[in-house]
This record gives sequence, structure tokens and C-alpha cells, in this order.
Amino acid sequence: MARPEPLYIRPANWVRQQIREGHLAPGASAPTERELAKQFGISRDTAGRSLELLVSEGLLTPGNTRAGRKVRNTRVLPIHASHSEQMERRRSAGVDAWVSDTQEAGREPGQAIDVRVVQAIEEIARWLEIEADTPVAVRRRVRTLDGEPSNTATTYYSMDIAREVPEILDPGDVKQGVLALMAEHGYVTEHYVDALRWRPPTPEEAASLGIGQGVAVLIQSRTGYQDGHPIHITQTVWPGNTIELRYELPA
Amino acid sequence: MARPEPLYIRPANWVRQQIREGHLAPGASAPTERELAKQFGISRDTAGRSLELLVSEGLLTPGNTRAGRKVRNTRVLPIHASHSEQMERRRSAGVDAWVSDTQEAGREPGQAIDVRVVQAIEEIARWLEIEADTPVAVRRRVRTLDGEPSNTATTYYSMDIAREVPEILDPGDVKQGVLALMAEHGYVTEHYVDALRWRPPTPEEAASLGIGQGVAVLIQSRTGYQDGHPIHITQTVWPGNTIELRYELPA
DNA sequence: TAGTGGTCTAGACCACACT
DNA sequence: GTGTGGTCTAGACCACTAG
Repeated sequence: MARPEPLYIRPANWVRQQIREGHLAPGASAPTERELAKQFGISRDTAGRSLELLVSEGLLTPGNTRAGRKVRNTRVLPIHASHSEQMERRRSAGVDAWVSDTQEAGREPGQAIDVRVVQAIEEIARWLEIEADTPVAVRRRVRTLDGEPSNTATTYYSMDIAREVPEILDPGDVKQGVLALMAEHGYVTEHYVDALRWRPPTPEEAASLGIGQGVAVLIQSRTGYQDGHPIHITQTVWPGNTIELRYELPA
Repeated sequence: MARPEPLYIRPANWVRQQIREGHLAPGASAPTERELAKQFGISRDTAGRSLELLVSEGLLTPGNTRAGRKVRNTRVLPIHASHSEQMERRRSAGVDAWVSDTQEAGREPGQAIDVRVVQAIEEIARWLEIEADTPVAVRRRVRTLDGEPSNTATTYYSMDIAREVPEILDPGDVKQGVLALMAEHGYVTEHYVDALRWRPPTPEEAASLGIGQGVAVLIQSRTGYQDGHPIHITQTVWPGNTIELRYELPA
């Protein structure tokens, strides 16, 4: 006998369809585990698995409080990770890439910046080609989409550079952009390397992005080089299911 | 009172450490759920959650047979998705990118090719700018790393092109490479667009890649353009945790 | 304060593939 | 044949927060 379809599949399909057909709009409450259990004649535990499946697909928020699970907005936002035309437009307008990509999609960007000096962990030290535990300047941006947390971008600069370009440690927005300021001081980014990894979120990442443990995050590590040496690195944590990264490449 | 640490965390940490310290080598059997339950004085269900956590981190195979869960090889393989120097070397040597990237890392590549003609699903049709359900030529490569399934790359060509370049429908390796052959017939890829999405694997993907439901896959959709029109698209399914995709970009 | 999801248990049945 | 993980149940306790 073939393995029978698990009982938690059918309720999951039903809820998924309710969402697809618009009977459950973004922001609405999903059925509770107890409701779903009664409706399908299954145990609460099994109903929970159904809903957890949808959380791991990014369709529902985890919701471990009385408010319960909510339907998430699953529109996909294209991010132009490399697109010469785009980059030109941004640089001339002095507009952050995050802002231009979201506004182009008719959505509402937001950003909160936070500045610190920390000891470099091993991974960051390796990218920056410095010793681990060396102090580095950190600018962390928590970015929101339509008011919801969307991704975090953390940029690391060596303290040598931060001393020459003191605006790096200014909390809040830097008008011209940090890269333009660095260029004025002779630190010109000549090329980038993006390294992409994806994995389950840490509990901290899941909390700060409002996603379940089952939604993978992609870590985009973008290192900027001058004369073959790294001068800054930005690690962006993108949640799955709602983002599409695009790279335009020559043949 | 703060929420106490769930009971399944500690056994998971212990097994993870056993792996890290080499007491459990790749290929070895992980503790069974019943063993772990007895050892930590927890129920089998809870022990199962511990091991599932490690499966979702990619450290263990799912193993739903008597053989049990095994320790996976978690060495990370860097893939050069765009690296001009690399690309030059490949093209001149006529070597597949998969082969060169793996061998450079001192590992053993393998590849099985399978050719079909199918009706284009909506997504593929959109990328190729054709009508859905139009027949397309499909070359599907299941690629292995050190003998284990690693990723699948599926390339779609319109039948117009496949008729002019009949080698596209040759099962097995095409010596010079399909792109070079296409170029001889006037189909020259002038630039690429890579679109990246990541999500939980479908059951089929999980089975063919030998991963658990918790290991996210990244879908790399690479479209090749000539005169602004798409002439082929390759969708590669990469499992998480073992792959790093790298893009080298100009400023 | 009441209802939510998160966690945990003890027990059960099953398909499956090693042996 | 036998032990594996996958699934399922009924019940329980808990921290948390919306109302």
C-alpha cells in the first residue's frame, strides 16, 4: 500500500485556497488550531501542523500570542541587485537602492538606522581581511515595507576608514550616501563581490523579520573592493517568499 | 517568568556538537529517536523534534526508512555565478561551469542528462515570452557532488531554435556546449538576467536532492537574451547550506 | 481574564527498506 | 522479520497578550 496522504495536508490546502481566492485577505486572522481541528475532525496537534506548514511557506505569521496567526502579504518585491540602468539612476538621484526598488513597485519603504562600534566576528574579519576581534564601525539598517519589517542591512567599515570619514558614525541618514563620502576621501569602490547563502533563520532573525522558523533567509554579503582590497562589506538578511533578487550580467 | 528553553534544544545541541567535533563523521548514523529519548529522559516525539531541527539545518538526512538519519557532508561549495575570469577559462576549455567549480574545490562532479519536449508552464512561458502550453525543448541535468545528488539544472529552448539546432535534443553530453552550437546558428547570447527566489522544497525536490522539508532551495532562473529577446532559460535548483553563489560585479 | 500558540507526553499504527 | 522515522491522538501545562 502506498503511504497515505497525511491528514494535515488537506486542511492546509483548504486554508491556502481561502487565501488565494481572497476569502482571507492579508492581515486577517487565520483559523485557530482548535477551530480547524473541529472543522476537519482532527486533533489540535494535527491542525497545528497544517498551519505550521503555511507559516513555513510564508503565507501566515507565526503568531505565538493570543492574536493568533495572521495572513501575510505575499506580493513579491523584485530587488535589482545589479542593473546598470538602475544603478545610474540611483547614484544621480542620491537615492538609496532600497527606496528606489520599493517605490518602483508602488510600495512604501521605511528605514531605521543604528550605529555602533563592535569587535569583528570571524566571518566579517575574513571578508574585510583583518584580524578577528578588531573593532569595526557598524551601520545597521532595519528596513520596512508597507510598515512591516522586511530586511536588515548591516555594513561594516574598518576603524581606519571610519576615522577619516567620521560621518560613518553619524546615527541616522547620511545625505549623500556613505559610499560617495568615502570616495571623496579617496576610498573608491571599484568592484563588488556578492556571496549568497540561504538557511533557516536564527531565532533572533525570525523575531526581527516577523517570520516563522520555516521561512529561510538569504544572506547577501556584498564586499566592495579598491585595488583588490576590501573597504566595506554589507550583509543583508532577506526573508524568503517575498523577495526576488535580480542580477543583470554581460555574456 | 521567561519562557523556559524547550526540551528539544539541548539534545539537538549535543548532537550538533558531536558532529562538529568529528565524533559523528559524514555518512555515520545519527542517534535514533528512541535512543535519544532514553538518553535525555524525554519522549520519542520530543527527541524527534531535536533531530528534525538538525535535518532542517542540513546536518542530517531525513531518512524515513529503517536506515535512519545520516550525517551529511556540510562542506560549502562556492559557485561562480558570474566571474569574468572564470567564464573565460570555461569557454576556452569547453568545460561546463559545474565541472570547473567542483574540481577547483577538489571535489568530484557528476552529471546525468535527460531530454524531453514538454508544454511550457506559465512561468517558463513568461520568461521565454511565448504562450503558455507551447511545446518547448527541455534539457534536464541532475548533477552530483562526490556521488550524492547536489542540484538540478533544467534548460528550456523554444522549438523554433531546437529545430535549427537539432543537437539540443540529443540525449547526453553535447561536446562543444549547446550555447556555442546555438551561436554558430546565429543565436548569440548577449546578456543574462538571473532571478533568485528561495523557498521550502516541494516534496519532489526534497526527494530528488535528498534533503528534508526544512532545507530551503534557491531557484536560480537564468535567462539569456539576444536583441532584447530571450532565447533560453535555465532554472537551477540549489539546496541550502552547502552552496554559496558568488557574483562579481563592476561598480 | 480568557484564548492563543508552543510545548510535551505516552501510546499507537503504518510503510518502508535493511537484514 | 524487525527497527526505523512519519504520523496521529487526547490530554495537559504554560507564557503571553488582546480586550
